[in-house]
Amino acid sequence: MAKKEDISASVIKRLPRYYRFIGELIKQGKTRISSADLAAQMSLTASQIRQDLNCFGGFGQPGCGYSLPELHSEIGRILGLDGHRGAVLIGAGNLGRAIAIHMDFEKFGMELKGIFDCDENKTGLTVAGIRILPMTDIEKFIVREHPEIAILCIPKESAEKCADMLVSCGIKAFWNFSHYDLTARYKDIAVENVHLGDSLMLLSYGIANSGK
Amino acid sequence: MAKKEDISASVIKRLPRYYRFIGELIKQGKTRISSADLAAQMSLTASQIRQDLNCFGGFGQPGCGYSLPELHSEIGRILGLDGHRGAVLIGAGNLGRAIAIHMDFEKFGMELKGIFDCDENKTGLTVAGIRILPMTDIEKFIVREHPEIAILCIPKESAEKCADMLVSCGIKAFWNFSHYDLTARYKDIAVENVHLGDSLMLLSYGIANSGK
DNA sequence: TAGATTGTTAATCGATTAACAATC
DNA sequence: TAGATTGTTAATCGATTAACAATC
Repeated sequence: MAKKEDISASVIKRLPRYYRFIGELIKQGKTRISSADLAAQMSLTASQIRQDLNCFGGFGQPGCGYSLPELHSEIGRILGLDGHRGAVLIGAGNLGRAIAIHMDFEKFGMELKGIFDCDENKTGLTVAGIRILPMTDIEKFIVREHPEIAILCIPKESAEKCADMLVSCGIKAFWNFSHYDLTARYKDIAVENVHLGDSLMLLSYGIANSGK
Repeated sequence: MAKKEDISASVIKRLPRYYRFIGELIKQGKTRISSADLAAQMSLTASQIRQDLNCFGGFGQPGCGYSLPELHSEIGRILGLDGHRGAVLIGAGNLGRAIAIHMDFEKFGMELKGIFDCDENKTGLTVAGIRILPMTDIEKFIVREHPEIAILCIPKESAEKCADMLVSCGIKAFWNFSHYDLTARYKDIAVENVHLGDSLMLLSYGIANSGK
């Protein structure tokens, strides 16, 4: 089960979808699947699936396919979902509160430990069972709880300054919902920019070009 | 300014990001930019930018770069943002309400026309200036207002049935936040699946493999 | 064993980068 | 004109698909 040194970005980006589909099949009580069956369900080619899965060590069995639980836990491990990482949410507006309530962080090996907002009217309120704290408390909080992840649900204008401060406190990763493009601003800091607007533009394109 | 017949999916997926960056530069008062400058700002190569922009007709000027307003409106046009499309939101839970309030639909040539929820305790409440209606009213509403887009913020379990019903009413596009994978379920229906969990898994991978 | 399906190599395809003549 | 920068072709690179021997 020797892993390849580095898996290409195209493969990595497909892993979450594999993980979801395989999890679903397990829920349905399935225990094994062939690359051909999985390909049909996911609208991929069997060849691609075999190539992808082989990037992290062959554990299919010629003649009888892949073990779903084995695949699931292995992909989860590669994605780092077996860890235990603390997260803080910055910005308790509509989007921030929705994220706090809606996401099942535990499923991803994470725990939302604190919610912060600079609006004093919000501090003290409780969201997802967590009391909103004032931004002035954040440095102290990070030093004490050392969360690795900051979820940015703040306006573009304050994102840059806020992110710099968080990095200096020791934050290692950003899940960035602000419209400020953090890509490649820091070294050794993981960033996922979520641009819901981009997704909506692609939908718009899809409508404008449907039937072509 | 002759457009190529079909622009490749890789190029299309970059358009929203171009659109955002160019919009930002215009806000800063810039009117022209060279492919080299834009490449530096967006962490791309100048060559790729020239290739991409040429897919929809060359309007750069050798010697003095591209006109930003021209680029912006042209990319917007290609993405279909110059249209006027109606949208309905299905599911007024935390996520649905956050989307309704947070997204500036007008910026994308869209208008949120109705919000629906099957929970009777919610009907009558107002979100983003729109009264929540009961799901039983939706068919009537779609026939009257003919929105093209349905935003699905409902649980996985009800997504399949709900989507089928909406398609039969005439909905042409789904912005799908449910965890049900709508990809390739319908013909001639545009779908954008938003899986926030996938993004969080990629962040997790990024942390687990930072410094590699 | 025979059938099924993998792991893996080779072939194809497409996307990105480099180079440079054309042109403002 | 000379300098800058495009549009576009050619070269490279990487990703996907096809094929098939290995193997359960």
